[in-house]
Amino acid sequence: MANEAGGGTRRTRAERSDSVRNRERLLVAARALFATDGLHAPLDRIATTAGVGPGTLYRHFPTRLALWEAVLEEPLRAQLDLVERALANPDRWTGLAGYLLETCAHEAERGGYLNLMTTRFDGAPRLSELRRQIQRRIVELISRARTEGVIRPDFTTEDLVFLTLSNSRVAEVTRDVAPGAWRRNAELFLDSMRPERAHPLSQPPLQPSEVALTMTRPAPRKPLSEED
Amino acid sequence: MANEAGGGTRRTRAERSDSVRNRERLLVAARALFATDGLHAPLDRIATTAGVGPGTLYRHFPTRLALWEAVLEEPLRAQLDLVERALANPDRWTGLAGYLLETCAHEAERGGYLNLMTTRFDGAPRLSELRRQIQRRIVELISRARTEGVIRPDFTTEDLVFLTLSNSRVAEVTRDVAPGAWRRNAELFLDSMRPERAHPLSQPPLQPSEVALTMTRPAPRKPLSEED
DNA sequence: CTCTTAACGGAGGCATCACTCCGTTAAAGT
DNA sequence: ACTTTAACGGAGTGATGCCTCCGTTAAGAG
Repeated sequence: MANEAGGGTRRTRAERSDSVRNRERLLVAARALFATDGLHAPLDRIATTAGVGPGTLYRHFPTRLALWEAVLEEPLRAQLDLVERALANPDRWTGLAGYLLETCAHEAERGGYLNLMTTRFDGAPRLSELRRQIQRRIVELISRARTEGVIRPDFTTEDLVFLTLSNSRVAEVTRDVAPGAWRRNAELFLDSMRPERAHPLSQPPLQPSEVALTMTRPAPRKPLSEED
Repeated sequence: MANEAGGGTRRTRAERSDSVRNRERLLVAARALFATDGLHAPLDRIATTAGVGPGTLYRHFPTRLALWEAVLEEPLRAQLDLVERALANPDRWTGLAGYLLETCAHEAERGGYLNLMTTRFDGAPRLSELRRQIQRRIVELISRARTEGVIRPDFTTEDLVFLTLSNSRVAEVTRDVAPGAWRRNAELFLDSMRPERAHPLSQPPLQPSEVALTMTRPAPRKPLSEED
């Protein structure tokens, strides 16, 4: 009640214009460098690119995670949108297949954001919550497709995540040379999901506890490689 | 004629025992650290692990590439063996499927050696030559399987390499939690290769020039990730 | 226009890693 | 045992990246 915007005993000072501007610049720079150089792009370089000193970066985003939180929320929401639209599709197969391809496309574009779905964001509750929501929808997506028989009965949610994860490596390797090459690979994956082609799998699906661990592994140190 | 072992005007000095011993120690340490920490494990740490000074390491292996050359030859030969054995198998499908699974197993074990087949080794002619040999056999393996109709007709050599590449990511992510989980993924891949009821692929195979570029990308900077 | 103060930014400390130089050690030949 | 000399190893240099401290600047309020 006290100290609210404009109503307290002590007025909250308005945010300084340069502060707002710098924050925005930092986010732009971070988005760019995360995409090209990965989620561990040098912070000093992000600051330089934004045209501010390192001190300013750390004032706005005390940790790398804070910066991730600010930058990654949008792509995660986009991902959530993707699942929602897949769920809305009455044709289960088309919905699911479209989801896989679009997710792969999503990751192929933003090379640096690779594997958002399997990256741990401890200390970034908003991101963690988003990831949880997305995963819930994927479970739904798979279970519906399975009950309607458009995918093989032994196919699980984790299998799907692993397929997108798998494809991200191909996207990573081919992005400079043949930017669309991942699609062919992903379409092969689609055929591996179909019920009429299924052969028994020797390996049982992961235990729930294993899934939890695997899906929340720490963020990769250096997802992309450069010259040698 | 002159200066040969024992026959020249000036005798070639025999190799010092400590030199041989240290070289061996360095190789042991390098093998271990490459496997656990990736092909870019700190050289100083390799030296320390081997119980020698950094100077000694650089004397034996002036560049990181020289160390790779010494360490990676054996696994590449093993890989060559794998293809040979697959080719020797009269049952084309079993041979090919076995090759895929064993290759994936191979990469899953030696996490640090990931994607030997798509890593460039400029300046290491022996490794490059080995890789070329392996690739030639794979082409043979695929073409035989295709003409005998045990795989889909639109499946190419690069598709196979990309599948193993894909799976390596899964192996990487699951190795600590569920070391065998990659196999399920790889078996899904097998189903995507089968000829029956294959669905058309929208993307044409890579151009030979694109293949060459993709298959010889620089070695990854930090293949593995640790705590965060 | 003046004052207050938050925001700025960069110099610099610390850690890691690649790589070298050189005084010391000890292996091998006599 | 003595000599020669290759091999040793670690201190040291430079580069990179993380992060902080603090003197300076300028935004916003009055």
